Amino acid sequence: MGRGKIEIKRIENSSNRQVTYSKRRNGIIKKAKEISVLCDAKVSLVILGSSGKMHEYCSPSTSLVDLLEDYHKQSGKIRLWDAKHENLSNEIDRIKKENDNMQIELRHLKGEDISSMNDAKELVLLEEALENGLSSIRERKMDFLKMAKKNEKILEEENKHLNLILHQQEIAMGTISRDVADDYEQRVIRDYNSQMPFAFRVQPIQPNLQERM
Amino acid sequence: MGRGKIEIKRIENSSNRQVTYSKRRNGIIKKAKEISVLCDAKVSLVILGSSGKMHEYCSPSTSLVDLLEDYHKQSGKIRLWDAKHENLSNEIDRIKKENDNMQIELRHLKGEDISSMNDAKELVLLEEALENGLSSIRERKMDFLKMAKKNEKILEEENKHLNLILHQQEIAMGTISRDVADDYEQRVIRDYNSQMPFAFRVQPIQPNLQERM
DNA sequence: ATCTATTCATAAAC
DNA sequence: TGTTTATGAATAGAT
Repeated sequence: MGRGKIEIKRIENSSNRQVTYSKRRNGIIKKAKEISVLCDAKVSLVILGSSGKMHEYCSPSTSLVDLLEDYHKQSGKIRLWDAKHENLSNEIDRIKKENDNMQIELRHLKGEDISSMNDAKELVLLEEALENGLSSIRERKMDFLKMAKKNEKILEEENKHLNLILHQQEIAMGTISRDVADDYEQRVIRDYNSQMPFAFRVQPIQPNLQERM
Repeated sequence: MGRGKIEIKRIENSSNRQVTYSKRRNGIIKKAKEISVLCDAKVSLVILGSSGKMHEYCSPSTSLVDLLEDYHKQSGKIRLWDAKHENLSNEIDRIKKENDNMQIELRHLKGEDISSMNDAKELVLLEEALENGLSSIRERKMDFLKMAKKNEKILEEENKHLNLILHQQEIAMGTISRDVADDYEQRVIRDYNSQMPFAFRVQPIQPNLQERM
């Protein structure tokens, strides 16, 4: 119907396709309305064009969902979205199991619920894991300590150096405002610190760091 | 279109309505197929006639559910049947988060991914946890060892006792079949073992149990 | 968008 | 339901 017959196959010309889509979409929706009025039918029509835009028609006083509920009741098919439901439930079960296992492993590693362990081999494995962990941690702590010491040393030297410069300046310039000099010193230290991650800096807030290590 | 023009309003004559329904239904489905082919559109069409029979068309390589998922995403409407869905999704998210946290804790306890730990306090806490775990495990191992030793001792004495009885019987009865006596001894030991959990029994299959503890 | 020559869908009748 | 047929609708291509 039109100036010429057309084959029912994808229209390659993109703008033609778009025009035809628009025209036919309106046509179908009109038809859908008509059949729903003429024949008392419930119709759900969803059209998603290649451009991605969505159009729908749903016969009045009917929600799409209700319609589909009916549909599923009638068709006796497995409810389509129950499949998704099922998938989600399965995933939950899977993850929960994973969770439980980890929970147990964690508790064991922390030495809890151990009285239920009746296999000597497992106990040994657990011990090994803990020893490994402990040695890793201690290694890391040593690194930390070294870093902190190094950091401290550098800062001390920097301080010494700054003090030296300060004194020289004070001597050279006589009575310059002490505040300005202080400010300069603070800025230098701040710049220095900003090159290191927080935890590696000297932390006067944690005076017990050294004694605990 | 047809022998005469018709008004678009409910067809009162029931059989006429039925006929028209059938014809137009086919027409719409044909149109739906055509637009999906011609214009690369995804179409979902569900028609529910007043008689209650359901017909559907869905463009190929598209599941109705997916299409409707898209539809709801686009329309921004509340997905009615997704209330349940939503709950499940939320639970999954929650559990996954829990999972991830445990994963991290586990890896840390095992001394993995430690280089990312930049807080001395945490390191110390970790170390303490590991030490606690280790001491618990070792305690448990000691219990084990004691149990095993005790078990062994009891068995040895039982054996001695049995051997004694055997000898006495052999002497008393003269030439009874040695096999029968052996069989009796085995049964007694088996009965004894069945009163203890597996791991507490003497395990000749694990000859290295003692040396590793 | 609008127009128009065509093809298509379909109402009525069987 | 399926077929036929006269007719109104839908629409392809052009503007």
